[in-house]
Amino acid sequence: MIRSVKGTHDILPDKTGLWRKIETALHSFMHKYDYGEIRTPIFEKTELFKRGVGEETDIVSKEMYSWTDQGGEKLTLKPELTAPVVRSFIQHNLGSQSAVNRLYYMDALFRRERPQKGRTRQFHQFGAEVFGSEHPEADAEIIAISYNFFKNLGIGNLTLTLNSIGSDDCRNNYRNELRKYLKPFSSNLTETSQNRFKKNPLRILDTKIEHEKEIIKNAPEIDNFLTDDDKSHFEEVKSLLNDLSIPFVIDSQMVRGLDYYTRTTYEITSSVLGAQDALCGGGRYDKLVETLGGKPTPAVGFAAGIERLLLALESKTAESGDKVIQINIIGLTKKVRSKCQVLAQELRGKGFSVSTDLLRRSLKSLLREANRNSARIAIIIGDDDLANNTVQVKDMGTGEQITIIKNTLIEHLTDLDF
RNA sequence: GUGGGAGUAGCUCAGCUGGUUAGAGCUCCUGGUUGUGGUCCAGGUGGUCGUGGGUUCGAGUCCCAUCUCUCACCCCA
Repeated sequence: MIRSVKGTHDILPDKTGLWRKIETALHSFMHKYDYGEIRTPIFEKTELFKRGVGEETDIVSKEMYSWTDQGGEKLTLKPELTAPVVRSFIQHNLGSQSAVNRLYYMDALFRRERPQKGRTRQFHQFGAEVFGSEHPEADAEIIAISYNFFKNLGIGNLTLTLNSIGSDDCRNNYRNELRKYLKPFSSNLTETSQNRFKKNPLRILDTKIEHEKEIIKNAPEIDNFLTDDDKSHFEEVKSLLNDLSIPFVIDSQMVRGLDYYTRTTYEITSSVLGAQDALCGGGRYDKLVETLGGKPTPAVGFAAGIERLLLALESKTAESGDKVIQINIIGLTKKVRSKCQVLAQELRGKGFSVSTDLLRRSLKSLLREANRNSARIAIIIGDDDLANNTVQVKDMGTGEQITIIKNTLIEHLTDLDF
């Protein structure tokens, strides 16, 4: 048997309804914030992610699905969405068409990680990006969008964790100070931390190893290195969030795994999720457009995992929102089979949801099925009906059955007001 | 990439220390008198016991390998 690839999943009809419900909610939610949808190709040049996300990140260094095509071009299935959106933003010169660009998306991503709860190799994210504003209002808008979306869906136990990692200058100074502090402990650090020490010491702050956490405790904190501008920016973001009644906690050691962030970074977690508890992550990336070859453009955005959202939703009672079949048409004899199909098509044309039999089964079986489908109405057609130009309309709730002249059927069904 | 747990019917699982034709419940299908569902009753479909080796007279059961699922590390959404 050929199975789906490890870490990928089929979404069957009993679940697709829930997916569509979330998709619909997202579209209408984002339009309220005046965001436009953007869709980028499922694969990009590998170079984009190396430059955009950072060559030293785990995502780029060991998780990408990359290959060389027949023309020798190095390509990669999207492992994240900000870099492609930025690429598109630059390519189409969106920045010169309007001062601010608000974009949102929903897409499939691919990372070759070991699957576990809340983590698959093909997964889906939605997110939003604002280009063109360096002001705290943009940060607050992005954070508010993600927080309010989860809140509106009724997801409980939300925690918004906030930090500012400062602008470039600030981070360079901090990086040096951090190295100075860590140097004496160097021999006590794990191998990965020693590598990070050289390439990106900030990531060591994120360690999960107990004895390293001890070392980190007394490490210099980034807040002390923020420039005055960084500080006032961060203060304004916090004050805006307070005004918007969005609760948050500050974690000055939260470091995000992608290299492009500057200033504001944040994460929204929910305790119902298990170890992979991040519903959403994001922040400001004022240098990325420039890094990828565009004009310097400040930007801020977030991305959220749909599978995780679904997990969080499942711990509540989630309903698919799909409509059930409302009418089952049952033909009793060979003579009326084609009539059933014709009638079904006619009723669907009038907006009804109709199911017919494909197995030439018995009346008993078909009523059983109508019952199982929660059909409101069964329409039964026999030879007599064919002769008299009538149909039998059975109400599956009450069991009552009446004979209706076929010409008046639609009127009758409409009056029932499903 | 590392570690723990698990793989028997579509689903949830049983199968004791290796011993005949591998079981249950649910689902699904068909019937319970000529054309009427939900409950009930009866019957039926469906399994190369994840896969490949090995030990043995004999393996779902023991050993090895491998794959997959799952949880955690890691990483992140």
